[in-house]
Amino acid sequence: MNPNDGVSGARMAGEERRLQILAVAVSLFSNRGFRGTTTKEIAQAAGVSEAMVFRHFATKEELYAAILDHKACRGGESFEPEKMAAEGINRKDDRAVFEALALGALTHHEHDPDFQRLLLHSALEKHELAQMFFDQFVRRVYEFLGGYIRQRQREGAFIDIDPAIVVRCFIGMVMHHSLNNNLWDPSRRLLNISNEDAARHFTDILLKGITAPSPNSTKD
Amino acid sequence: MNPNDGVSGARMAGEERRLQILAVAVSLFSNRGFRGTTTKEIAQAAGVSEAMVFRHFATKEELYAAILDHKACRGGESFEPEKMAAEGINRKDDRAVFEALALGALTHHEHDPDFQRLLLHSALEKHELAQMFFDQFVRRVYEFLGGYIRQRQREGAFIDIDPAIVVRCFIGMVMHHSLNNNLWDPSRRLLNISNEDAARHFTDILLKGITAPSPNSTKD
DNA sequence: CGGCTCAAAGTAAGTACTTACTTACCAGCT
DNA sequence: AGCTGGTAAGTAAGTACTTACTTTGAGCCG
Repeated sequence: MNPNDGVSGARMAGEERRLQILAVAVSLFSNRGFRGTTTKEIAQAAGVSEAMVFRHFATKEELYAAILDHKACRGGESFEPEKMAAEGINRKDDRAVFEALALGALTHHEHDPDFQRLLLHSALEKHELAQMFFDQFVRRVYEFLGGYIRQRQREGAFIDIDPAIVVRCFIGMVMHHSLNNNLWDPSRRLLNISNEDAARHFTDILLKGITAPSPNSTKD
Repeated sequence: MNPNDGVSGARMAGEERRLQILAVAVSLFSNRGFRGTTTKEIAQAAGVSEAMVFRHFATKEELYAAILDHKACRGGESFEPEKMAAEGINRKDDRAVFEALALGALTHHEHDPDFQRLLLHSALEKHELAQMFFDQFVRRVYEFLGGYIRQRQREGAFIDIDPAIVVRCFIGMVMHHSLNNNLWDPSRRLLNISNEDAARHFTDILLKGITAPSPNSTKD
């Protein structure tokens, strides 16, 4: 499906070339960071001269920004947590809510490991765009999921605890698992389970951990 | 030509200067990564000329390796999980075991935030020393804590589940919380709690999530 | 169809500056 | 003297970014 991301002299239309350079740069930046990637390397990987990179992106910074922007905002299926959990919420099925979110995040990270690396690099290098992503996306998840938890607490389903703590626990399990899978232990030596199993176990433990002791025990 | 002007620092003994350069480099590398930190910056921060850096460390790589080595192996109080949990294990107090580990890790990361950043940078840059640390330290925690969980399962205290999953959940909560505190949300806008409270809540949720239903309750 | 135009796609070879690392030389001790 | 802590001033190889130039191909005209 990839036409050719390398040594072809084929002439491309402007927008096509722009997207190709962007795609190539994603992989390089995610593997070596901003400072660790040279414009020369990007050009070579795209099969064009350095000058072409600078025709499409005024500066290296602008290319980097375009990537983060592209990935975070309109990056294909951009992981909508609200949609993912909607079905479970309608059915008041806590397990479905958390499991769908966990599985969604895990498979998303598995299919696009570059994204997590890109974000980490960018956060470590204190790039403002990482902060922007965090402020926009992560805050949204905390508010959305926290709101759901608060509602279920009012209904007496969950124990009394700051919903933000529960969200942090849950996101912690999921993100840490992804981080292990594609950064620290890619060969899965410490733990090798499918995303489905992981999502199910994380959900099981969390829900069991925050479910209120019901006066008349009814299990579904 | 005045050879005695400028802010020439006090003359130091060799080993003393070496340690000072190392300390200064830790802070720079942890903030800007390996490629993002120049030897000139390190020298300036240490108050000596670049040549002095290269007298103590043959290459920039060697300096970096010395840092990771220093931090990971004999870095002051190097966080011994076995010791930390020993008291709880003797008392068969699950809560004490997990809470001590969580609090230990959280305060360790709080007092030495450079370490986590250094490790992340090093893992992203695929430095072999990060892998070494992971293989040695993290594997040890999985084996140690996993062994404890397995034992408590045999005693009927915990539900039947792969101990590695439980360890991953627990470490996930703790590490993700640290990562939030010193990388993504240092101003604690999403969640602002003390390390003690965090450790307690993480432990509560995890233990509640994996505790076996006591046999004297209603059978099903 | 062939030949012409002209902007866009493309390049080779710079520029000004930074980088890791070196060399040659001081100065203050015992 | 001789050894040690220290420096100023290099060097060769990058670095991001530019300039001045060449190639390509679609569209229009006869």
